[in-house]
Amino acid sequence: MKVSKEKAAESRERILDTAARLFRERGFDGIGVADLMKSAGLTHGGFYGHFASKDDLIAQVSERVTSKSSKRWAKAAEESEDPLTEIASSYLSKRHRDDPGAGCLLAALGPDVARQSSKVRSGVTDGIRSAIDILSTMTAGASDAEKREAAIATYAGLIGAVVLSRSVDDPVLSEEILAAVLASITQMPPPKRDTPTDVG
Amino acid sequence: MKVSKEKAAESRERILDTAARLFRERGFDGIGVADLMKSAGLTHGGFYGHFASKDDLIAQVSERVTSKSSKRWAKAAEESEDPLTEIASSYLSKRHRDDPGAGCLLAALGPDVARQSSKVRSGVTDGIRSAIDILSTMTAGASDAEKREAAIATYAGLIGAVVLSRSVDDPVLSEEILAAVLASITQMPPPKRDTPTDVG
DNA sequence: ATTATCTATAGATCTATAGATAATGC
DNA sequence: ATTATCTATAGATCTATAGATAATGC
Repeated sequence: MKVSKEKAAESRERILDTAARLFRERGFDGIGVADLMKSAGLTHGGFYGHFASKDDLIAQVSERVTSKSSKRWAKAAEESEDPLTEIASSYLSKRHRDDPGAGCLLAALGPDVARQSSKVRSGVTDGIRSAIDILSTMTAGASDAEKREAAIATYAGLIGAVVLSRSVDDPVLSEEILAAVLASITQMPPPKRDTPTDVG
Repeated sequence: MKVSKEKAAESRERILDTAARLFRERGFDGIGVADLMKSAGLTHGGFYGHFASKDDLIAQVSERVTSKSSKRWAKAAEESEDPLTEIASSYLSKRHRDDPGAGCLLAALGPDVARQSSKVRSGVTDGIRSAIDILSTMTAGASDAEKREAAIATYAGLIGAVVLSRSVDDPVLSEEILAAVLASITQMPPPKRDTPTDVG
């Protein structure tokens, strides 16, 4: 029951998208190859024509998800008036908290990533580097080094907030956590517009 | 091959301690009951005399680990001159990063906790509440509400920093993340608001 | 002829339980 | 007699592979 080259490529994309959602929802160990393929509308055995192993899939999914996140942030950096507030508001929204399957890989799978193969972690590291670089253009600081430091602290706060808000049982506390971290990020002093482009 | 009541209680403690370490190192799904019992020096079947199920063990371990963390922080709050710096320095140390088996449950298993039964999450929620309360006594702010807000942001930053530092492949970036968040916490100024609490 | 997908299965795991064993503690 | 621990196993899973099938694309 062969399909066209084009349809095969679509199958591969569908496997990646399905895995991206299910891994984030259930954890890398929470979904098996057979169930994953079933969710993608394919049969178990077909998987190994597209990917060398489950680890290979995990690596490709991780790279793809982090890369997509970086691109969205980069777009906000270019287009938004206040990109940091926009990014933080979106990241710390109930919508993001309640839909890990479509959200940040690190908030959904951070500690699991740390336990994966170096192939997986290397791709994620690139994504983290990009995220820090993008955030560095939005954070306040007297120097590039201070801006970068603030960007890292902001990034860590975002991830920790969503991890915490998803762990707690109490919806009131959960929302308080999101709101508190959003406030702490948006109340950071705005960039000093007196000394941005120092022309010699 | 029965042992004394006392020895049985010791076995139970050993199972809990072993599980606390192995769960944090490998994830809740990363260690099975049989291997866990072997690590504790017991046989597979004996497990179910001590715990109703693996989920029961996960709940008890989670409660125990978060409770111990809170007590350590509470002790620092009472005894240390600068408890926030002490806690943050310890939490953001390479030692903590490199030994998840002995560290913070949320940094090691946060997203996994969010996927566990409500029994597990309820115990963890108590621990998170305690941690926030303790940190609130150390953070700066014009009011209790502001102190609490800063405490939550600090807590999120700690967790996010360790998750990030464990995920990245590059030791230089990993240490930069820990150092940046430590700096942001210890240098954190009291939040300055345009609209101070208006007293009537 | 090639190959994307299918069915079927091997070989490891996993949680949980049943029943045997042997030392404690009445 | 009670019970903490043991051995052995049931019944589900899991990843990965082998070989069959059937549509594509030369």
